[in-house]
Amino acid sequence: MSELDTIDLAIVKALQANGRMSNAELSQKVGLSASACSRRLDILEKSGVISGYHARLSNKALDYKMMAIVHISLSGQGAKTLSEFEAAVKLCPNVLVCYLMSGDYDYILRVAAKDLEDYERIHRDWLSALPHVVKINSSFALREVIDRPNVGL
Amino acid sequence: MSELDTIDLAIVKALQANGRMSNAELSQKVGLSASACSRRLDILEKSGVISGYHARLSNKALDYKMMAIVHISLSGQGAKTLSEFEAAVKLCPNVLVCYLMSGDYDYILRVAAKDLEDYERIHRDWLSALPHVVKINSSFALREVIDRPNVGL
DNA sequence: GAAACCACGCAATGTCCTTGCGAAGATGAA
DNA sequence: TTCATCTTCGCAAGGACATTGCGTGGTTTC
Repeated sequence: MSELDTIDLAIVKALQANGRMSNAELSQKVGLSASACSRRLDILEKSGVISGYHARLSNKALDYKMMAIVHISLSGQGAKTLSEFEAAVKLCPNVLVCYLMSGDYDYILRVAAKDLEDYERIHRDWLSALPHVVKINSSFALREVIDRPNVGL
Repeated sequence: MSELDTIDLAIVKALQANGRMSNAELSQKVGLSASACSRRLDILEKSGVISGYHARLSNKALDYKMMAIVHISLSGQGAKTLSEFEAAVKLCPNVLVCYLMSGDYDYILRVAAKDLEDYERIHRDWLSALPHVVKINSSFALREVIDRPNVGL
């Protein structure tokens, strides 16, 4: 992708707010004809600027009331150690986010659970079973203040 | 919403993977007629199980190459202190996630930045300016291992 | 057992999406 | 400057899609 102009940004911004907006509404909002808008969107998708669309589910409605932040330290930082850990953590459906980090610990995870009992199960069956882990530190979110899908443009 | 049956779950799951899927494709995927599928989706949206749809932007394409995890401690935990901090942090567009936490620190933030210089600006102009902050600890993500929008169903 | 209820499929209608086409403006070389 | 080329636009048409009303069948309730 060469560069995003004002209209591209408007398209991206609108679909960030409402990813299921019709092309007709979108084109009107950004001040283009439907055909021109459709073609631009096609380019934005194919070039990877927009990498997908996702329904946002209410965690409450789905009974996921707990969010845990987990700091994990491994026994080493060799490439094999890291890749084995990562392959394993990817299999756990409750892990929403996992980053390899600089600093005091190796990985940080964001884990969704239905309740404390559910988290205990996840901790026992998944987190404790991850390879090369030497330390797990779980903190629980008391309240969600912000949860944006993307950076505000 | 009373309860989600198998078909509702299939709808939600499909739209989680592709939020812009047409109703025609969706109905075929879950084994319903288009009309029945449209009516179910309408209920799922109005009842709040699906709270929205969002385009997923490639941070790389938008030049957000850095992700920071920031732990913040406040000078106190009074209601006024917390709400003033939260009102201020909500204004920073680079903060993707903010949780009030139990444990060693008060808040955890996930902050997107274009590069180190950009992060330095965010830290100076936004984070340091947040009220009641006594300690800021920034760690940087070396690699994204997982970033799911929702719990895997 | 009858009535009420619920979710379904079918069909129709109005809307929407996409593609081809020609025009307008920008860019660059002779 | 002038001409060729390239890009992006709007319009129009054809096919796909979404939604609504309606009738049916199965289930619950009294």
